[in-house]
Amino acid sequence: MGRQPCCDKVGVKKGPWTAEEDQKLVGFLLTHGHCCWRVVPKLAGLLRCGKSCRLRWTNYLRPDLKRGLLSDDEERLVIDLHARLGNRWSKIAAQLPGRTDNEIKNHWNTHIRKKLVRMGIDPVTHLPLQEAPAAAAPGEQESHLPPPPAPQQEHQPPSDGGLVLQEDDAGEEDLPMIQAHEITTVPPAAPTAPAASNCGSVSSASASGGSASVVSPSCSSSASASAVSGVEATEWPEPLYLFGTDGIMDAAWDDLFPVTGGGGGGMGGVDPFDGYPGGGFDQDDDSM
DNA sequence: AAACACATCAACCGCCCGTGC
DNA sequence: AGCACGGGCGGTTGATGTGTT
Repeated sequence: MGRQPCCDKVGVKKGPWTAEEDQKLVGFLLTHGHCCWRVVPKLAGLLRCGKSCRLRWTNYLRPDLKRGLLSDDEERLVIDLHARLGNRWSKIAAQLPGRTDNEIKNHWNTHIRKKLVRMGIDPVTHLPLQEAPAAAAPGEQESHLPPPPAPQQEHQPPSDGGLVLQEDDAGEEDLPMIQAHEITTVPPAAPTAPAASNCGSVSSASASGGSASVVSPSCSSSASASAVSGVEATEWPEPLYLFGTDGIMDAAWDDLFPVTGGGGGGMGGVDPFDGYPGGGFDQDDDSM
């Protein structure tokens, strides 16, 4: 359709974000919030698409994000939710405080999916592979949407803040989901709690996902008393300010981004500044 | 020690949905 | 009621790091 692109792509920078760009973006959002993403890059002095800014913020710069690999609990929760919701990553992410849809999607594609396949479980239908009718061609198999999850769209999470993952939730009866303990190698003692435990309720981003995986404000930063989206500039939790500071960076960063010893490739699980996409975030910004 | 292959993550693209005019 | 715009979502690709040969 003849829609205009989200931004005029002339002169728009693409590719990995630099620390400088991050700082500009964060600085701007701190001061002004984001009225509309389209103008954010202009006002912030960035040669980026507004969409790109939103993505960067949502997936990386948001102060309430957890970093590192998903815990067993989180992984289990993802599998469970995926069985119900299908590839509604934003919905799934809404149940995992501090996680983004992108992150979960990646984790699914790289870890969980393989794990399920190895176990003989179809990652799409969550059925045993041998029983899946069209299991012949893996590629095709995954191209068609799984029948089960689709109608569960309006399947709202419990409003009491707790996650009810057990079979008391409607919809499971026809979903021969694999058991959580079959997936994860380390069966937890108390499988009831949703992953990121210390985060109380998930102020799930309304039914439509809202501003991408809204998470409990109580996560990571105790000071983040307000939800991130639409928050007043002055109400940003302090970790955000780290972007402009040098000294306190290390200590607070540990708190903010508990590193879980990245399991290999990419930059995952590393200190975001050490493995900084822009080629290393030298806090002594003399290199810029 | 070097090269190759594999794994992982960040970012981009296009489409859809909701809202405002 | 219809149109346009902005935001959000899901899928896909590219870049980078790690492990193996």
